[in-house]
Amino acid sequence: MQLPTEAELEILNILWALGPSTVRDVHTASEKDTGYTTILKQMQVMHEKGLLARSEQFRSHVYEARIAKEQTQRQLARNLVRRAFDGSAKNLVLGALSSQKVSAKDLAEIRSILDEYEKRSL
Amino acid sequence: MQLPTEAELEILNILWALGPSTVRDVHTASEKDTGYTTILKQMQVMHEKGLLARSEQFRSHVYEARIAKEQTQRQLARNLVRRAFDGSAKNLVLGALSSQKVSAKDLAEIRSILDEYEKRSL
DNA sequence: GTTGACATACGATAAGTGTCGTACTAATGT
DNA sequence: ACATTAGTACGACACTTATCGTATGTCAAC
Repeated sequence: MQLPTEAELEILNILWALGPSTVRDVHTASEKDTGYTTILKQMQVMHEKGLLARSEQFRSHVYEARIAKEQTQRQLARNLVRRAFDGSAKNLVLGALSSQKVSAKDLAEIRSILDEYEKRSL
Repeated sequence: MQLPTEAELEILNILWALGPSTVRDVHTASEKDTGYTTILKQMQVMHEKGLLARSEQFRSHVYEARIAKEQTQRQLARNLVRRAFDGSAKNLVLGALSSQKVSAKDLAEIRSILDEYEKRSL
């Protein structure tokens, strides 16, 4: 499965948030002011690519993301690790931390994730 | 500054590893079997974009990355966080961990990075 | 000085992406 | 029935990327 492009990811984010939606819904929810037919065309292409499922409803189509958000995130992370971090997830973690504000609460959560990960991989 | 594309990142990785190099050097070091002039053209474009510095040496050009590896990694990580992880570095860390093998040694290193980060942000 | 090797420069091409305008179709309201 | 509206489908366009072939320049050696 191929990774979503920039604009496709934008649409996926909206669909993940809204659930199954029409083109109209997505266009309304989008913050960028791209034309309606632009979004329509993109979603048609995404459907052809297999990124979106489509079903008829009355006179319009209802689209739904065919890939789960978490799975896509994992693939994007894996792809970036491979391309730019010498295959080392550690380096990506370091990069993510150094490039972003991370709250104390986040830190704690990351630590518990690490614990979990360690426990599971024993 | 704009982010490098797939092929550009490939070239940058080689330059970061080799240091200042000629097109010939990069082409030889590349694992993909793209033609010599392809690499040449790409590096010319990268020079125009400001991604590479260029200096004359005898009859050939010597190219050098103008952006540090760590800085580029940070930008790529930040970009991905913004686009796909709801701006949450925590989620990217989770994604990175769940998508990749991470050794016990890596885990320990990540923990020390967290400690460091926490100490510094107090 | 002519030839060969190696370098650069310069289009040219094909594919993919993002963007619309326009045409067509079907239901709705008067 | 007819006009309006809301939807889809389709083609076109500009831009970027990745890729290469060909032309041109230059040094070195015979």
